[in-house]
Amino acid sequence: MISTRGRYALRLMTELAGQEPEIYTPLKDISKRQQISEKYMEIIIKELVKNKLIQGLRGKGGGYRLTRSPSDYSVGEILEAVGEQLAPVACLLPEAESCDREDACPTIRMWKEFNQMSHDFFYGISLNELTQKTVSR
Amino acid sequence: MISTRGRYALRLMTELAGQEPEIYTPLKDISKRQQISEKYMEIIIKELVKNKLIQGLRGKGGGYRLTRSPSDYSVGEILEAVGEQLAPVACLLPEAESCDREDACPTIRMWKEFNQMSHDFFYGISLNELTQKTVSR
DNA sequence: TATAAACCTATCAAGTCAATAGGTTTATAG
DNA sequence: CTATAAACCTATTGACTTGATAGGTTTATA
Repeated sequence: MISTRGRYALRLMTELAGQEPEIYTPLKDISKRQQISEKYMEIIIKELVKNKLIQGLRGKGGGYRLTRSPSDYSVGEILEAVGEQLAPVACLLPEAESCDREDACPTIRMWKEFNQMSHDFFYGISLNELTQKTVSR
Repeated sequence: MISTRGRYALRLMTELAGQEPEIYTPLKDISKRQQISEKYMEIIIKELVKNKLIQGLRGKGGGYRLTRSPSDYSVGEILEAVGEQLAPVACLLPEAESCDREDACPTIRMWKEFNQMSHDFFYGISLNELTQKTVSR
């Protein structure tokens, strides 16, 4: 299940997507509007900066802004940037070591298929789409 | 992510699906063949009995057996029987209290759609199908 | 130059996960 | 009849994760 980490990340990104592209929005403003602990948000936003999804500007008048257009982000990459796992089972994670029971495993096909489906789903939705009221999908 | 609880449940069920329908298979045999701690398996199997997916017979010569034909079980119900959550977010769980932010929530549509898709996927695969080598799906 | 912001490190309580331990009850095999 | 083998029951544990808090340092600008 997607935890608050991923959910807050999406709220944060939609928040930034609603701002003027060039201006920097302080975390304080975002956390106040979204009613999420500023300190906790900090941990999440750090991951987004590290993965270059957003950009931080220090000092007075600073804040955060997107590095690209909202339509160029997928929900999948945002979730994965903050450490959410889209894979349904541990053995399908990128860092998983190969399983010696894979040949005999009756479920691996199913998990792989689901994994593909989930990936396609979340990488097929843009941040832009999320912010629109009526969704055609 | 599906934890060992759900994965072991599937292994256990496929194991039982491979046995003669009427005979009872002791947990000891299953855990030995599957190389899973007997005591831990006990916790999982208890859930399956409680939810009537399998039937236990006490005493010498006892064990466990399926209550229906392997084709009448879906992967989804097996996973949910042992407590795995198929919903992608907490607010979509059956026991979740209604969210007052739902109207303003930009992500709820997406989660609901994914939830439906996952449900259809896992409830659309039978235990029977899992045990077959070549899957046409 | 005071201030406001990002950025950094550490800690915490509660909960979950995977497993272990040591029993009691029940039915049957011999 | 009785020893045995099995399900069934309750409690505990260590490691890890989650969501959050606390108290700083650094940096840029109003």
